[in-house]
Amino acid sequence: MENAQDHMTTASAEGLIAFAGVTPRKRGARMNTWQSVRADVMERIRSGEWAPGMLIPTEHELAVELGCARATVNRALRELADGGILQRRRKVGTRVTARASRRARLELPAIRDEVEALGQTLGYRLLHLTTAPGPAEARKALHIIAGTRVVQVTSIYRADEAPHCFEQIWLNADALPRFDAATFEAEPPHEWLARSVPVTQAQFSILAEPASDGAAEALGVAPGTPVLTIERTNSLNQIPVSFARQFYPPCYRLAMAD
Amino acid sequence: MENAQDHMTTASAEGLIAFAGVTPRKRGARMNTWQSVRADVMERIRSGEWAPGMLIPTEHELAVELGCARATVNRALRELADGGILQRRRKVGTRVTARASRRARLELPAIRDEVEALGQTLGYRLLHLTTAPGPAEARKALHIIAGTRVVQVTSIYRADEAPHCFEQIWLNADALPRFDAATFEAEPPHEWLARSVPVTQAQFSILAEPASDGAAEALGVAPGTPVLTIERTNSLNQIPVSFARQFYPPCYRLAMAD
DNA sequence: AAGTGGTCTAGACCACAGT
DNA sequence: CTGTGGTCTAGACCACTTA
Repeated sequence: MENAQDHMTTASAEGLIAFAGVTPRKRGARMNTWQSVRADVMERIRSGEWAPGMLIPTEHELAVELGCARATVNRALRELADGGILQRRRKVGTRVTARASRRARLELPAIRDEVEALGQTLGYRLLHLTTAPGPAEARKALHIIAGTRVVQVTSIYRADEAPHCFEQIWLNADALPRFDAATFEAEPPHEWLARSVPVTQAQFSILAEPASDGAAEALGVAPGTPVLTIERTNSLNQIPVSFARQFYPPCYRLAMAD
Repeated sequence: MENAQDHMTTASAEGLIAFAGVTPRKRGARMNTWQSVRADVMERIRSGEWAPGMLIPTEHELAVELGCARATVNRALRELADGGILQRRRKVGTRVTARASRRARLELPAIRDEVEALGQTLGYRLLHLTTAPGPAEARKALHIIAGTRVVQVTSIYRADEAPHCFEQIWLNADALPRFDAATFEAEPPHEWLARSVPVTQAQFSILAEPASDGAAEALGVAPGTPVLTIERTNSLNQIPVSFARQFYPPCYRLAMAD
């Protein structure tokens, strides 16, 4: 017996029951963590004990059965519902999802992190900077009205000299700190943006497109080659401050699990 | 926009009757919910009070300042860290993320849900079923070894008669319940899969590709047209049971926010 | 050794939605 | 009405990391 009684402050009856039955804290024994509850639930789903579409026991029932607090069960079931494994409704209960839908967490890393995580060196070069208001898509994303100053920045990112990403970004100059061409010769727009303003909301869109002439040249592929496009709108306090289109060559993949 | 007296509840809890203090339910008053704490933190980040890269107060300090339990603060900060807004490390503290990275939740709905959510009618047709072991990619994803029975199912989904998605799926027949051609004439493979086995893990990959001849014909586009490809591997208890490639025409977008 | 986040608990009240 | 999930609280212990 190690630490004899650490629960003296709480009800001693609880402590006795714990010793006799559940043994909450043994050497290699399993504790009642929310992860263990989640694993237990997953196991019952996997084994078929709880089939797709079926109603599972209530939080209270599970807490009693597993000998843990309802809050712990709640945490576990909430995580599973977050991932689309379960569906929860008040008064009704918790159901095993019968659909093939999933909610996966997608990492949209900064390009620098993405490249350096592979042990490669990021190369960045500013290709073009102009005050053109941009295409209709960019104007719409930025809620541009007449007179708004918009700056378009075009640049290329390389991973160990190989083209990695071609980026066009439109910045709402009226809603951002001062910047000029020298700013983006020294630093990628998104890094400057992250340092300069606390972006509070981001929207993303992913699609497949044929490479434009400019993108094709920068990426070293033939015009019309399929490229993966990630559109990103950054907002600050409901006001869009930047709209970016990032183009990745065909070898690029966005991967995620569960 | 806020009025000056937010802390009446905590003040009265100390001075007046327990009833009024413990239940601060006033008409328009807001309680200390974890959402309100999250909003408060976001507001301070947005206002620049807490700049990117900066260390914010500890959970305990925030709990005291906001007059709520530390668990409530923890929930709020955990949600923000989940979204990539904050970074937390034990003993060090909580920092405002200075990078442009974000973690967004991507919904990969079942095709039926996706189409019907737009008020359209889903059309499904089985195009082809064969026992071919499939390309190297599929064999690798399914961990195929010699002798494993693999069935390839090719099908087309339509939304109100317009081609919506061309799908190729390879099924590990040795790890699944019995099925045959009639099974998938009646029901899309993923719906049958979701009904039949409790898929416990899914992996996704998103890329842009030129449409193959088969995909182009089914989708009604020219061969070589860029298509958005979503690859999905479903696993049951660590064993891959299906590998699917879904091809979407150029108009298709995956959208997400936050 | 000490400080910070991570989690568990037991109890309580509330919000919502079927009955 | 009743039952279910959603959340808050106060306290406690634990895990990890830095000093």
